[in-house]
Amino acid sequence: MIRIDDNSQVPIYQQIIEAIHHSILAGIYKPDHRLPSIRELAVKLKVNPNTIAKAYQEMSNEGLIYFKRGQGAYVSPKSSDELIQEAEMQITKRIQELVETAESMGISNSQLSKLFNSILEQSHPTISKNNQEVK
Amino acid sequence: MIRIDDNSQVPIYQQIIEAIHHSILAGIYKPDHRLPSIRELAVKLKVNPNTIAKAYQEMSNEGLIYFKRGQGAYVSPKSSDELIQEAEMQITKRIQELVETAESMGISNSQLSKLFNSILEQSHPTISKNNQEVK
Amino acid sequence: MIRIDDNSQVPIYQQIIEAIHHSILAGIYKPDHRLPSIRELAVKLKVNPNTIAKAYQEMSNEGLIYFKRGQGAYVSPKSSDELIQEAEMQITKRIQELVETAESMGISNSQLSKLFNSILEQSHPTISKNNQEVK
Amino acid sequence: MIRIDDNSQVPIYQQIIEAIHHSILAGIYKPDHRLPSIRELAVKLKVNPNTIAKAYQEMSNEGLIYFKRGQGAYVSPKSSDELIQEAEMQITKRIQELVETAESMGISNSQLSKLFNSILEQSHPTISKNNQEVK
DNA sequence: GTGGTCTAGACCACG
DNA sequence: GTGGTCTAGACCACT
Repeated sequence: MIRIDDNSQVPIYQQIIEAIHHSILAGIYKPDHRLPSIRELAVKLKVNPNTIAKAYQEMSNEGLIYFKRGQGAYVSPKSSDELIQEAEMQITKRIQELVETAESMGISNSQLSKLFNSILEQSHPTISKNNQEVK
Repeated sequence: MIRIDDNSQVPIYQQIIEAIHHSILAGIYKPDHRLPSIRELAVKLKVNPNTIAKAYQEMSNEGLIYFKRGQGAYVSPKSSDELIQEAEMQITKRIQELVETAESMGISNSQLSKLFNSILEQSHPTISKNNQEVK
Repeated sequence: MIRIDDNSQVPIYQQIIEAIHHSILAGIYKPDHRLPSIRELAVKLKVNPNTIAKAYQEMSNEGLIYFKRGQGAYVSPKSSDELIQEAEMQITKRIQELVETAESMGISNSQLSKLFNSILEQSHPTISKNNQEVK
Repeated sequence: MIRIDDNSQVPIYQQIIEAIHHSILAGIYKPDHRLPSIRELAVKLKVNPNTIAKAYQEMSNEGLIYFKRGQGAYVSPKSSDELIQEAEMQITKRIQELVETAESMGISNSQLSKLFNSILEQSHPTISKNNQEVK
């Protein structure tokens, strides 16, 4: 389920966090669902257990998961709304950085907007079930 | 002119590269313009000369600047077109990453687009004024 | 395996690059083979780790080797053909320089050719023997 | 008469040495001929006088020229034969290095020979008067 | 353990 | 004065 890209710039533990984060948002991991054990996942992903441990620890610090002593890690009963809100904040921050960078490089807002829209269109326009919900 | 953020995750030498890169793109440093000497800049930015040297060396490798023995570093007479093209490629790459991240977080393209446009509108509405100044 | 000449004009990090480059070309280091760690090699060659790091970094920039985070440096799976082609280009460049230098010194092409051939003949006549060994 | 390449890897003072060396071999500068003064040459070549001084100093150390106090630099009455012999020794050394490098890169002697001859043929086959001398 | 960044300070060649 | 190389030693993130 989780794919690790060894050659990516992104640290492995980050890739794991993102993947689990994603799974929670997608509803694959529900609140109070038990996560795979560190060793189990380490074997499956062919990764050092320390790396998994670090990913779990960080998620625990963020309140995304919690540990039961001797029993493993569980998904926090955080509302999806909260998660979505956090995700939006992160994305917002990255967009702001992007706009600043473009500006300092002498790329105008209109150019940036053009680039952005063309890339957005290229990106798989497949629409998931959730997005087809009637509002 | 160059500001170093000591607490940033971005390495100091990278911050310097970006700052100079941007200065060149913005036309502040013209082709064959002499850059501040390594020691000079080191003192000014309160950074070790080795760190500046690393930044300059990397820019030299990229062909952004060139050295004259015993005389210092100079801006390459690379055509602005080339630099702009590079800048666009970099921005394009970052937008693609952004889109991917948003996707993996379960943020739909339409939401992302909305966020992007609202941030773009907020960004420095002063610029248009300045450009409208009568000389 | 790598010998450093402290008195050479050639920088230590360059000597290291050349030695490894040659080892790869000679097939001693195969693609995806792990290189000695920076610290390890530093101790072995009695050189500062920074110097080794600089050599590795440069080879990485050239695409000759690649790093796995936290795991070390590995030989790039660049095709041997590419490497051989590069080697020929380098040698070609050096021959051209040689010819130019000889010219500017007033040494005629025929003289140069004579010198070259006599040196070539002297060079290790043992090799042919070895290649003729019956296995 | 002397051309300086600012962008060359070769130090300027070396370029000057080579040029004068060449002039002497070509018979343009005869023994006990007076060389241009340091300042004069510096102005003509648009080079720092220190650089000219270094070139002259080095040639003096090699016995190629000699100084008369207060009068300037003069070509040594060294026989051309000696100069030619020195030139050959230098070239010989460089050829030996070339052969070693090629070898360590896995380029066979026959390949090297082929490369060498093809480059030699390409190099301006113009033959000067001196080379047309009857032996 | 791995490499990456940074500082401090030294010596060198070049102009 | 300029940049280039090197050492010594520190702290960091990642596996």
